[in-house]
Amino acid sequence: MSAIQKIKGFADLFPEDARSFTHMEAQAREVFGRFGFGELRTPVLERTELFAKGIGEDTDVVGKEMYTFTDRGDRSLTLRPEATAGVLRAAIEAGSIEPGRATRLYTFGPMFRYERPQKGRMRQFHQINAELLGSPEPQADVEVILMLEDFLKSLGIAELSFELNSLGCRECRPDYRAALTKYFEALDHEKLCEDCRRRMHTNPLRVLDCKVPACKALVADAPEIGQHTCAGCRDHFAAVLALVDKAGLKYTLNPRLVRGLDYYQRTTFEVTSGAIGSQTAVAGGGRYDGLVKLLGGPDAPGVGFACGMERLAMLMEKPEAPRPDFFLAVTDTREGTDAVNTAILLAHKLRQRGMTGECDYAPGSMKSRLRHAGRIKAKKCYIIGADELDSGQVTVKDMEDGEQLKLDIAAFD
RNA sequence: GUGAAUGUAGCUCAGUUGGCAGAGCACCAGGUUGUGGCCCUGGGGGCCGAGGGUUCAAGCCCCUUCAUUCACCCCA
Repeated sequence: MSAIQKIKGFADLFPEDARSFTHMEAQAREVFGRFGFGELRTPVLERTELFAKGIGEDTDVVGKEMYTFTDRGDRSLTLRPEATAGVLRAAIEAGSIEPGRATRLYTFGPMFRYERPQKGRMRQFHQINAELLGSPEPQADVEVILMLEDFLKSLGIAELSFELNSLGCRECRPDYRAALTKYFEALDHEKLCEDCRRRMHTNPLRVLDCKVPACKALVADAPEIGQHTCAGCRDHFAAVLALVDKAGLKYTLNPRLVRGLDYYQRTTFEVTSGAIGSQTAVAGGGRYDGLVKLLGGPDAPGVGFACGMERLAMLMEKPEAPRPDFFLAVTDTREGTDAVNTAILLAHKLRQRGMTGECDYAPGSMKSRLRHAGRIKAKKCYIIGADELDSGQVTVKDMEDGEQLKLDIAAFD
């Protein structure tokens, strides 16, 4: 009862689990590197206004899920709930965004949202994030989507589905919003859930995304964005789909796909899995033209995505623990000998030769030491017992075929 | 923020109507006086989440509290 426990929604990752994360990071570096993306690391703490402006005041993330506090200098700070705003802030601050020229960045690390934890949802969770800034072309959208697909493939995850949609732009989305609100007002909106009755005015796009069955039913005949988008958005999305088709990516069009962050424009996409509890999204992203400017940068467009690492970890096969090259067993149980010292120094020599392995700090029986070597799957067991110590030798037993030989310890110097 | 379930050994979990605290795995030792994996035997380990109540007697019943998990919601 006295021991301090970790706080709710935060997790400790011991090697067995941490290996999955390390592997994902390595694959991300590999795959994203092939696409010319460079790694960016930004702080976990930012000024609150960055997220309020960037993500949108009306979103759930900003409205009720942020870890916000006032620091000793009376500044309002927030633990980042997502990565894009911070990446853009950094890129703008460094002056590295030029409209018309692609800037390719990826980042990964912990994000924080104050929600009730459940399967696939932690208060501290980790995302892998990629942003392509400066390019308005539909090819940029496609490259980002293909890069995401390649990355997920590299993790060996099957049974994922890609969903695509276009949300329109600043020009045409207001038309669609108006049409939606009109549609909801015209029908019996008493049947909508409480949230949706509010949302139909404040943010009618979100009603499309509601999971309440009654709402789903009412939404079924709602006007679709495709009928209201401007020519520019239509052409853009058509070009995206055509190229994605040519690339051979399998996807479904989901006209109801609405993302929870306000900054998305035009192309949006989500990758989902049915195998991670009631959460389904393992990755999501889209185009966010206008966001860079909104955050005080040049008028440059952007596309990007985020993957939830905990969710990917649930779908991935766990990487095996690496097998040690050796276990160095001390079986000389006589009092006052130099066996352990000799063993530690020998182990050190082996490691300097590039081998991995552990060494006993206390002598034990041959049986228990060998059993331990077997348990940790050491390739070889080096044994220093009374005989070896007296003759200046070490016994090396191959744990695979059981063969063993004696070597002079001095030969390792 | 709302709802439900669960807290017993390091881990996964049994525990009957209230009647001596259990198993498997892991760890240690022995069976084999210096040789692992399989098998057998033994051993160490527990404030039964915490606090209060009922009772001759509580892991079990009642109340409170804390924690965890799942779901709603939201999203990666």
